[in-house]
Amino acid sequence: VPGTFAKVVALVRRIPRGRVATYGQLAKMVRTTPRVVGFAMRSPGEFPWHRVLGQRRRGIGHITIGDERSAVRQRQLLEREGVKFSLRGDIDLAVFGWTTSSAGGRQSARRGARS
DNA sequence: CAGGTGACTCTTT
DNA sequence: GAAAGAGCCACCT
Repeated sequence: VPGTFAKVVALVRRIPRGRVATYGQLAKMVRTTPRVVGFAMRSPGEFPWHRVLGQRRRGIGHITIGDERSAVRQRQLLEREGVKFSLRGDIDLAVFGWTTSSAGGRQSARRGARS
């Protein structure tokens, strides 16, 4: 049976290009805590870990990883997918946030997101 | 089996 | 508003 980390990683794999999710958001989805989600990001294997951000406040995400090198890499990967950062390094979750309705998998309107 | 450890978040100074 | 503190829980010794 898949452990919590595996479930988190599986969830992260479903985040489409150009969209992002927060640790708290994913934590709710798998019924765990944000820290556990963060820890799960250290899992080996190929998955879009860079699409997971911390939540600065309601509707605003930002890169929270401590390691500077990784943070820079994460930002580059996201920008390459069309995710826009504010001057402060914030990301508008209303535009780039990943919203999923389990059934249809219908995404929210992608305003500004590049395909 | 108990305890330490975080890619976080929320509340309270 | 920035800064600090508590809570959180799966995994690993």
